[in-house]
Amino acid sequence: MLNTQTILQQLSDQGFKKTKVRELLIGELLKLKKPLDAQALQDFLSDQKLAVNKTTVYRELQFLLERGIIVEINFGDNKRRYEIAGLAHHHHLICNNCQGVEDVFVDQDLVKLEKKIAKEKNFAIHSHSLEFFGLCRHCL
Amino acid sequence: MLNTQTILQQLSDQGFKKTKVRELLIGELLKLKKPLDAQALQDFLSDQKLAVNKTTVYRELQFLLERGIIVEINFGDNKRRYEIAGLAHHHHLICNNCQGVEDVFVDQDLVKLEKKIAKEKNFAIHSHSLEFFGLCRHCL
DNA sequence: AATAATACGCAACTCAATTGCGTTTGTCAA
DNA sequence: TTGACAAACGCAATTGAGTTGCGTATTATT
Repeated sequence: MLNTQTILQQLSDQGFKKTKVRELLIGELLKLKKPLDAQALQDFLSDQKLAVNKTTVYRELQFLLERGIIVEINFGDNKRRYEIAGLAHHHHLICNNCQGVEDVFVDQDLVKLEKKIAKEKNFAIHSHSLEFFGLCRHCL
Repeated sequence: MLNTQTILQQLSDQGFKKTKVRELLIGELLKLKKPLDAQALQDFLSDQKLAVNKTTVYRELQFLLERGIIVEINFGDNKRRYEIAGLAHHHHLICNNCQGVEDVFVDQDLVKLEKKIAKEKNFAIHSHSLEFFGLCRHCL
């Protein structure tokens, strides 16, 4: 289930602690439902009067990533971003001007394409990255 | 035209010098036709008995990029790679095991998809990134 | 309250990439 | 051929994202 307390409880059942950092990070990622980088998340914690070391942020992200609670998204600017997992599979429209992010759902087209490629090239596709860059309606 | 001397001449006509570094880098990128990172290119120059500082490699790549002679490709590992520009538009199959790269041509499917999205979302798409990750036929 | 595992802070470090600045080299024109 | 000047280069220092080691603190359990 996609809510902070449920996720925290699942982690707790596995022997991990319920910490304020964990709770706030999961909450923010659940709320914004968009890819955020380590810096943005550290800033968010600061705003919540919970200033933590960047190492803590990186470690927490690594922790959540390894447990499949978040996924890594790459915009091609050499900066890792993280998004809550479990959202419907989608891709992003990234505005080159305002850096805004919109989701886009590419129905079965991609799945069909992947299968075609896998067969043709004899390559087992495990994942793909697909992001679109341009100008959003406001920046046009 | 896609050959080293033509490109060098075009640059020369614009007032830039014909240097050995420039010539070798363009030649290698033209020959291999696959994305290479700065380290790989510096190593290549070394092999050609032309040991240069990494700054020179980075500056040359920046230079070629700004003039549209090469394009930047991102595999999501926070490392910039460069490929000669002017190749037919294609994407990459990246093997998670041997790091090998295969090209894949995704006919008009993507173009159609882009137009559909652009219209629906009122978003001007300038470019996209699409790479596939998995296991190649040898590593399967 | 004691214990143990998890979580955290801090400093140092890695790795890709960039910057400042002084020097060298390619090019062109006298 | 030789100046002269911009382009190109080397080197050291720096930036920025991310990681590591290690000692300390916190959470949960008994």
